[in-house]
Amino acid sequence: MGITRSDIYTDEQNRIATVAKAIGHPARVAILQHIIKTRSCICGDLVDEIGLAQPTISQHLKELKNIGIIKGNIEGTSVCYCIDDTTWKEYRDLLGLFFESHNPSDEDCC
Amino acid sequence: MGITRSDIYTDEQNRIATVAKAIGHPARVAILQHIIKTRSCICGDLVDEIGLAQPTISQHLKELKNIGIIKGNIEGTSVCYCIDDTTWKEYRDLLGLFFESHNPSDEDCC
DNA sequence: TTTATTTATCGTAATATTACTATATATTAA
DNA sequence: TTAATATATAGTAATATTACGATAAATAAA
Repeated sequence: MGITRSDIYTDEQNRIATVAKAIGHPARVAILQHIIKTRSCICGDLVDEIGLAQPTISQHLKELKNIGIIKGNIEGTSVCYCIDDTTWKEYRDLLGLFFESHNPSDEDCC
Repeated sequence: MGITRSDIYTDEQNRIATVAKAIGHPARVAILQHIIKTRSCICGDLVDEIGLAQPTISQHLKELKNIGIIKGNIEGTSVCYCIDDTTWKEYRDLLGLFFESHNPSDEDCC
């Protein structure tokens, strides 16, 4: 019925899915890559760089903030966004371990 | 307007987002983990294991097949699903490089 | 052939997402 | 104070996703 039944999954499964889902939009990938490239940036930079409307960028920034992978500090009239290094490491390892849990060098089955 | 404007992003951004989006649901994470654990399984096993209706599992399997991360071989009346090792490696590296593109040991900015 | 088994597809309702315009909010500059 | 600048929020339309029941399709067993 359109609602994800997160109660029937393990915490790990929900966490992996939540992180992957947040990265699962090209605008958010582009935002993260631009922040990484420039070390930090403000919302307006991303609007110019990516070409979406300002409220749309703001909405994507909010989703990235919700999972804690970026943080924003108010600097005068603008907001400086950057990667939250602790969370970044946590998610890098979470997805890294997920992908390492299968060894692709094993023989194929079917 | 609800439609993702994939034309304004790089191929890499779209590919990262597509893979992440496919993994971005706990049922699909659970499916992948169960296939990994049992080396291969059939749709019915996943229905029992996860507890979603059979058409729902079938729908999630289809999405995973669409990005090529799993493959299914018909065996009599059932279908044997397993990981596609070549695609698995490709996506592992794609997301791995994405996460490695930021070095979290650098000094925080804001 | 008939029946059972297994999976896929169709149709659909509930919900979520994406993008926009308009506007509110908050700080800085004049 | 007023105007300018930057971001967030509200509201909304279009689209996508998720889950289900019903049913089709395809093979195996009786």
